Amino acid sequence: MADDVASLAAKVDHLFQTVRPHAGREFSFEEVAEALRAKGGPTISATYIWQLRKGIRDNPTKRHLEALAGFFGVPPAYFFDDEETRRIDAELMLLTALRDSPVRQIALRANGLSPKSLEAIADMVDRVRELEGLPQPPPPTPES
Amino acid sequence: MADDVASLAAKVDHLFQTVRPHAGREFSFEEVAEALRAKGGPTISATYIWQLRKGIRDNPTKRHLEALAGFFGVPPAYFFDDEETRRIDAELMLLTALRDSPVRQIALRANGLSPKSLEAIADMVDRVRELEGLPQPPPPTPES
DNA sequence: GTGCGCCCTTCACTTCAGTTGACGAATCGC
DNA sequence: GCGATTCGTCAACTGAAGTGAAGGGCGCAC
Repeated sequence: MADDVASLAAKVDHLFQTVRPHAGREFSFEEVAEALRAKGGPTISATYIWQLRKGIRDNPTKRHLEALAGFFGVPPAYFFDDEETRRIDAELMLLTALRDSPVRQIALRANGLSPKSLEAIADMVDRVRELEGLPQPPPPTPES
Repeated sequence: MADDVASLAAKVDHLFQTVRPHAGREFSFEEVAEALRAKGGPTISATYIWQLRKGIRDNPTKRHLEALAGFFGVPPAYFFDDEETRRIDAELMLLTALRDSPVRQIALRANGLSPKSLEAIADMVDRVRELEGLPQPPPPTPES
């Protein structure tokens, strides 16, 4: 229970590292605060988000946990239940990708296609990726 | 978000009504506080527990939620379980379904592409879908 | 090189979560 | 009946949660 402190910070940190606006850089603290403000619900100051990530403050309130979880698109249980955390971590990359709605569209509609077609589409995506100068490997296993 | 207040109080109240020491009377606030003290972890004053049940205070901190959940033998997520959480859980279901699918690869690699490219790919997927005689509209919201 | 802008960091301050202590209403033993 | 105990309720206080504003580093444009 003592490492619970470090644990929360680690989880927030992990979310920042994994859930990114576009491929590339992570969200800034200000951006997250801004997004929450825009969303209309409870807001969190950029400073406080930073403190949570660094582990300087652990023990946020229910509402703040909800807001943070909401932003990153994970259930609040992510911050409590380690079982749940592991399960979601495994899917985070995909989850993040799907938050980009066009990608979501593609995934939903690709579902049910024949393996052959899927392979062809995957190839095409890779080709485009190359053209746009994006790095090839979105790694299958991102874990430490 | 306003009924969020009532919601937490209702949940705590429900726990008191349901989880009882023996058949018969419910736990007193003091008893709960005492049990938590004995348990060694973070403690909660009897008064505060009362306030939470009455809805006078909503918005407890992470540690207190954990302690309370621990006492009543429910996961901390119990206190959060609202519409939003269920929605996200539903998404996670979808992800789990996609786990080993090639669709997963496509989604991951499509992430970060320019809107233009994404649109092109989406079009292509639709075309293939048509060719394979699949129905056009995969519903966006699987929920009730 | 210099100025501008973005971002992380720090700290003093404000606000609210959480506790303490007290009061009246039941319940029990004598 | 009447003190002692226990419970729910209330209000004033304390300390920690959470914020704002300013410092300081780093990259970019000019």
